[in-house]
Amino acid sequence: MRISQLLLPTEREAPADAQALSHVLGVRAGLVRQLGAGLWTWLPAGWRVHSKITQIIREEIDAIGGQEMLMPVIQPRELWAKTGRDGIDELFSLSDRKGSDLVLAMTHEEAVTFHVSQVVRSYRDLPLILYHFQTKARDEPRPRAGVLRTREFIMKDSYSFDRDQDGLEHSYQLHIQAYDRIFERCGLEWYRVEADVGVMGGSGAHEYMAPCPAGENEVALAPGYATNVEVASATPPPADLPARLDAPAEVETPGAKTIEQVGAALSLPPSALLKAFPVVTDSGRAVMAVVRGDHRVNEFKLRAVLGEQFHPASEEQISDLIGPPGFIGPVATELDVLLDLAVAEQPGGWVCGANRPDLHLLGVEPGRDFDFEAADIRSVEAGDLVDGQPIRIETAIEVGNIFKLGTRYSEPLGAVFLDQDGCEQPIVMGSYGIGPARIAAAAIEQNADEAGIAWPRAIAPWQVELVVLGKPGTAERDAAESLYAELQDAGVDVLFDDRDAGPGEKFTDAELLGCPLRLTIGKRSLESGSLEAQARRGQVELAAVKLGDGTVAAVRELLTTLP
RNA sequence: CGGGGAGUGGCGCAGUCUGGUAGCGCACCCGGCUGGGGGCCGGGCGGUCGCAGGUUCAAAUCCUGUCUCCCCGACCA
Repeated sequence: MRISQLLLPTEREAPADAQALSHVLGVRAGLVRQLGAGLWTWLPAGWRVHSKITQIIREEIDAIGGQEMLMPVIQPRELWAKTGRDGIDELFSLSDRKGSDLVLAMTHEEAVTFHVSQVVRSYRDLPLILYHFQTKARDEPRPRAGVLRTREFIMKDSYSFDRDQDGLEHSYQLHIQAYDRIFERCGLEWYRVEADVGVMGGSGAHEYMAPCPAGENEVALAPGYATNVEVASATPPPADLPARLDAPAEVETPGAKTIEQVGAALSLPPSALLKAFPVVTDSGRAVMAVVRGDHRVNEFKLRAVLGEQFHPASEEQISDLIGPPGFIGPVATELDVLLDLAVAEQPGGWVCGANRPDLHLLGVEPGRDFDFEAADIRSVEAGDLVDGQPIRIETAIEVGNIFKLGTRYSEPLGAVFLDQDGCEQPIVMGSYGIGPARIAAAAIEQNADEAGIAWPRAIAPWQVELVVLGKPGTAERDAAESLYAELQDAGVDVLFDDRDAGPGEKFTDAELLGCPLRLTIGKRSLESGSLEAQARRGQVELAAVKLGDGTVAAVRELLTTLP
């Protein structure tokens, strides 16, 4: 491809509103452009990256027996009513000219299960792995960070259909193999972490996380341990507690409403305090969640323990049900107390609100002074221990997920088969997603430098950018033209900067776009009968390659050494 | 949904407080010079100032409404 004929709108300056690096560089390098909030166009160079990623995914899903197909984005709302997902806020809804209710699919469990339910009759028809690359539409409340969270995006989603749980385990393991290979081939730094299964249940889930600053997720990591902080558990360093008392003692804490203020007023560390977090569930139950003062309530864990969705109690509810906000605690309250394990498992006297204005209690002991149910309801912190090893926490982009669905969709949609004994059984399903756009964004984030993007070779828009210096009609131009033709004939994936522009502009654009290998032909190199080869990153800095019969072979050889 | 910010040429911005011919840099077009890191000179094109009402002799500027976009939070099956 010649840059003179390519739509590659590079920008010297970043879009004013861009924050994330992948957003800034994606726009500056001419890969993507925004059409509206969360709506992004892939320009030719960006689409090449996207296509290379989808091809890698296709090869690896094919390799585990996946069968590619294609299902519509526009779907009958009725289908979604059957699985109870028609009430989701993110679901785009529309109707046609006849008034029929339609939705834009956010995923394709309903559609694929509908078809499988019609076609699969016998255990002999199973197992199956079906997949497609298709646009997903989600009315996100807040799209952000360029292509990282959009309202319309392409996803590879595959679905496994098995006779039983063992079959699902096998399909799940196959996907782990394929996914590990996909992210490795794409050149990402990645982790496979244990994930939350959500309110809809399911028997297991993992997420693939690519660490980078723009990520929306946090993962807890230790040697041999990788888990989404949403579900991570670890042992905290013990709290620094004062001497125990025979009974709780009131202490005046005027105006001290926060953990910090109370700790300062009493000269105690935050860990000696109890933090009360009253919540009201969707069914109307009020519960007081209690964690250590230096810990935070984990809403995913709490939701799992409560078994339903909840929201924090309002100030009015706290005043009505418990006491003055800022001075509440688990002693002598009407509410059920859910006590975090970190507190429940460490004997001693704690400090908590007295449920009266400007008063706290010292020496409060769970069990002696209040009844409780114990559960792990806190978020892990950096430095907590797993198997004796301290964990660290990194932000990351979720680039893929795998999920054991079970019969969540097969039952409402009647996807059943007859087993060997002639008994009707629900098909056991799994679903597996990957966002190619997020892989591209993560690759940018993980590999960029001050000059721009530095693509991993496997997903670069072009393997080689050939830069010619000097004005049209010169010997440099002739040499570059013939090398370009030779590289193309040899099947090398090459972008040719043949523009009538200065060297500064060409080099700067090349570094911004980030192809792994840059070849330069100019007067200087030509005089020595060679061209210059420069790696965008990695060990090969700058090398001279002789121009002649062996040039193409030498370039190919050089490419294989690049990351 | 809550909080904050922004809409002026393709991009980045000034002008708005204090109403009076719509500006700057880059990009773009033409000519010339230059040719190994966004170079130089000259000449040009391009904007209903997000939209709709209102006030006024006069509105980018003041008032009312509305739309859009961004950031933080909530949310994220």
